[in-house]
Amino acid sequence: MTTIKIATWNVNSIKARLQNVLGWLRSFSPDVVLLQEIKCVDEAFPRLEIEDIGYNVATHGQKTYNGVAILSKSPIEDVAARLPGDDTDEQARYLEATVFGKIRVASIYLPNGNPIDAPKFPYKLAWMERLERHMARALTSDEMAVFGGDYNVIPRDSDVYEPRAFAEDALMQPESRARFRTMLHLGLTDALRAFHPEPHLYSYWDYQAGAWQKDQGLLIDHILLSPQAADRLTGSGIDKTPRGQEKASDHTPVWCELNLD
DNA sequence: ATGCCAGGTAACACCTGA
Repeated sequence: MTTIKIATWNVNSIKARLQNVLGWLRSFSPDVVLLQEIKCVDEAFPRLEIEDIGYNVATHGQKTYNGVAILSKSPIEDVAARLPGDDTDEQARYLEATVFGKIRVASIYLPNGNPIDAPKFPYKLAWMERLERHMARALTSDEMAVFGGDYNVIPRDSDVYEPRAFAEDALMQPESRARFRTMLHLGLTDALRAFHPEPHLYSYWDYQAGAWQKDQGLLIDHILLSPQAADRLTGSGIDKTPRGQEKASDHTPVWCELNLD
């Protein structure tokens, strides 16, 4: 059986995280990685270091903020940056490409949306509507599609250590959750949940207040699969190892495994 | 009610994040 692992990881600056990322690529050996918050322009991405250990690289970067990338052991083809639907949107939050000749993958850095009484929240909701429309179009194709990233949505109360503390947070507003559910209702499968329905699985722990040590986290990084990809899903999980290391990102990788036979 | 921590930029302080 030929399987590949596809992971998503918000690295919170690729330059600050390069040694962590290189070490994890060597040890976990994912076939495809969707990165978010690279926080650098394309020219500053440490492309050679990552190519040296066997990955092809595609980036859609931005100075200081945001920025997404795709790494793959296969060639990366038909790269497309930016989410359609708003030509005035300058934030680098979306990159998609074809890997292994037949899988359309997207690296998604969905807007945080806080605070909810500022323009950032309607920007988040509008961005989610654009993503829904784009997903719906992609699903008219019969190719495998994998939409992975930092969705900045806590889908359920049991996906956060203390839901009351986040009652006013954009990550779990009813409107944010409804739009996430709408994506699932298009026919997408949550790769983690297909194998792990249990509550209190987290992909993010704040740097502050000992959140990691107390396991006070959030589940906000998700991988959504088209039916053709879901049919080939053989496993999924969260690799908490990188979060416990020195100079860690506040997020840890979420991954899924697909059978390509 | 606020800051806690971390990264980037720029400049010795402030913005953003979730």
